[in-house]
This record gives sequence, C-alpha cells and structure tokens, in this order.
Amino acid sequence: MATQNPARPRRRGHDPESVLSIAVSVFNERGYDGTSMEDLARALGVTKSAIYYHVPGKEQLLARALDRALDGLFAMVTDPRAAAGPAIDRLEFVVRQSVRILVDRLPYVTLLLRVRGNSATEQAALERRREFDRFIAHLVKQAAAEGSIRADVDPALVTRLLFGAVNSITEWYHPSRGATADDLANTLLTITLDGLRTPTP
Amino acid sequence: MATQNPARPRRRGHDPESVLSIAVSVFNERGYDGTSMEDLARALGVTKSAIYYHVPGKEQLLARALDRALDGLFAMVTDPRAAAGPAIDRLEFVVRQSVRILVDRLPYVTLLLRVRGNSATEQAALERRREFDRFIAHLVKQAAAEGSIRADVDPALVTRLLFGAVNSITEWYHPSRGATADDLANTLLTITLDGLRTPTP
DNA sequence: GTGTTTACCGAACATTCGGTCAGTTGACAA
DNA sequence: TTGTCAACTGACCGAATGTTCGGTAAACAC
Repeated sequence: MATQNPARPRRRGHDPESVLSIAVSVFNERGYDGTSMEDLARALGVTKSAIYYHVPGKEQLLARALDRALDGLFAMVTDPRAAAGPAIDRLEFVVRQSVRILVDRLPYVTLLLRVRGNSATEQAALERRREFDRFIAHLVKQAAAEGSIRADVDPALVTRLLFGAVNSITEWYHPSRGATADDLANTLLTITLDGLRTPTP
Repeated sequence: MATQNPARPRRRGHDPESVLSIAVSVFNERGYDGTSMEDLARALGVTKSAIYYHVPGKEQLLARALDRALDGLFAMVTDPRAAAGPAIDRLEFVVRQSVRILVDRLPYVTLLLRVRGNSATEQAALERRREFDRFIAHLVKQAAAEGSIRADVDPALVTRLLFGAVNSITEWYHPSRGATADDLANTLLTITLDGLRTPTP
C-alpha cells in the first residue's frame, strides 16, 4: 500500500469536480434548459455517456452548483460580524461579503440567480435564496429603524434595488480584466450610501 | 359590405396578440427554453397545433416579444429630452423613462433581459440591447466629464451598477400591489444620486 | 339553403432529449 | 505476461420536442 498519492495527479480524464466546473460554464452560456448533455459532452471532449461515469445526471449537476452558491451566501449570514453592532455597519459588511462571494463563486452564483423553479431542485434553491433575501431585508429595515439610512424611502424597495445592483454583477463582470471584488464593493457602497451627485455650490 | 365592425368583438378564440401575450408570460415563468409548445397550448386552452394557426412558430413568438421591448427602449433614446441639455439631466430622464418602459412592458423587457444568444433571433436582440447600453454608458461618461457626478468612481462601473438596479425591477416588481413606476424611479434616483446615508451630526 | 372562412382538433412527422448498458482501452501492479 | 480497474465508447431506449397536415364544426356571407 501507500504506493498511491492521496492527491494523485489524475493523469488523464475528468473527475466529478472538473465536470461540474465545465458544466456550469456551459449552463451559464446557453442556460440550463438550453444545454443538452450532448453540449456538455462536446465541451468536455468526451461522449455523452462518459459524463454518467462521473455524475448521476444533469439535474444533480445543477443541484451541486446551486449548493455551492448558497453555501457561500449562508456562511456569511452566520458570521458574527453580520449579527452584532449597528445595523448600517452590518449591512455594509454583508454587501461587501456578498460581492466577494459573488466574484469568488461567479459561475455558481450566476446560475443560482437565473433559477426559475422548474423542478424540485430549483424550487429548493429558490426557497433557500428567499431566506437569504429575507435576512437582508431585515437588516435594511433595522438600519432604517436606527435612523442610519434616510427615512423618505421604503426599506423593502431599498433592499430590492441595492441587491439588484449587487446581483447584476453576474451579468457583466469578467474577472480577467477590470476591477477586483473590493473595487466593486467600494464603488457600489459609495454610490448607494453617499450618492453620485457632486454638491452644487 | 360594412356589415362587420372594424373592431369586431372576436366572439371566440385567440388572435396573434393574445397568443403572444400569454406565451410571454409562460416564457417568463419557465424560461423560453424550458417552455414547450405543449405548455403554451395548455395555458391558451387549445391544442398545440392551434397555435400554428395564429403564429408561425415558437421562435417568432420570441422575436416579436423582444422587438416590443427593444422598440420601447429605442423610442426613448431618440427623444429630444435625451439629446439636449446637461448630461446629468438627460441621464435622469433616461433612467426615469427606462423604469417607465420597464414597468409598462414588464413581461417583454423581462424576457429581453434573460436572452443569452442561443439563436440568431436572440443574438440580434442582444446586439440591439448592447447598442442601448452603449448609449447609456456614453451619457454617464458625459455627466462625469461635466463634473455632475463624483470623480472618484469609474463611469463604466457606475453605468453597470445603476442599470443593474434598474433592470433588477423585472426580477421582483409586481404591478398589482406596491409602487408605481414613478415611485420606483424616485426611490432609485434618490438612492443613487443623493445616497442612503443620513448625515451624521 | 349553399359556399366560404375562421379557428381549431387529432394524428403523425422527424429530430432531439436525458439516460442505460455491454463492451473496449490503456495504464498500472504483480 | 497477466490481471485489474478506472475511464471511456458506441449503440441504443423511450419519451418529449417543434412542426405539419388532413379534416371538421361552427359562424358567417349571400
């Protein structure tokens, strides 16, 4: 025994991880329903049936991808920095963290944000996502109650628009060229907290 | 002749317009690729083949829906109020108008924003949309050049985030209950131009 | 009444879908 | 050299897909 490296180099071929990674990128290009197993096989450089050696099926690929996005988001919710202190500070932390997770797990979160509930898998993901959204909405409401954000706007509406901007990152962000997650978060928080307008003298 | 009302009551059955309207709402529920002609038929209360009496096919339904969204957006671009005056005022007009069109033509714009370019129809729509996006980006850049918006943020990034918030409306807005298009635009412009934060004394 | 048009149905079409399975390949251990 | 086994192929399945087509019932025109 012990002739084999525990993290063996996998000389050739795929594993469940590489299949998932490539599958998710194709899902994001063509949409989940618009992607056939044949499309995935082509992207992987194998035949359709080879995919079933690594993963149980198409819907399991989706389920694993969505979990990867949701686990990241919920890890942040349970962070102590999201639970104590002034609501406005916790909100800023959550926004910053959301942007980071969104960028770190871009393909997975992108897929999550496009889910419409067509199957039990998608509905379960949608429900977890709604739970996350409720958490954010509660935070904004608290910040309003504490007087940290202006009183002439509806907190529920603010939540939607704020995270509309955050989530839009999946629609246009390309990690290769351009800003870092921190750049994005800084710009986003500057705009939404302090406003774009320059003071008119 | 003249025995027929020019706006005849259409005693029974569908017409291309009602088919499009219902089809788009189903497309938005399940996604275009996730919607079968059988799904549409069920929603229309007819058989699959009846649909082909009114419209040439599934992709034509998509094309007509996308045009309806894009025509609205481009009508605004050619409005004189979007072409003259301080860039910051024109930007505010365009944001306000975008929200209005988005709400007025909610299902059509929703469909447009989910297009990924899977067919020639989708690619053509994407190209028209990109043209619209370039117009907005140019406006923000001008507002920055005129010193009307803060200089410490990247105008391109501002454009993405601003219209990320605008476009997110399709993800959560329900016209029945809740705010009007003007409410949405007011809140959105208040946040992004003046900021959420209350001044700390 | 008769003929025409409108709006539809039911059956079938070729194709594509996700998925299965018996068998093959090639790297490795002994 | 032989045997093992992970990784894969190719042929195939039943179901679902978008679309076509011959027929038809009801409303209309005359």
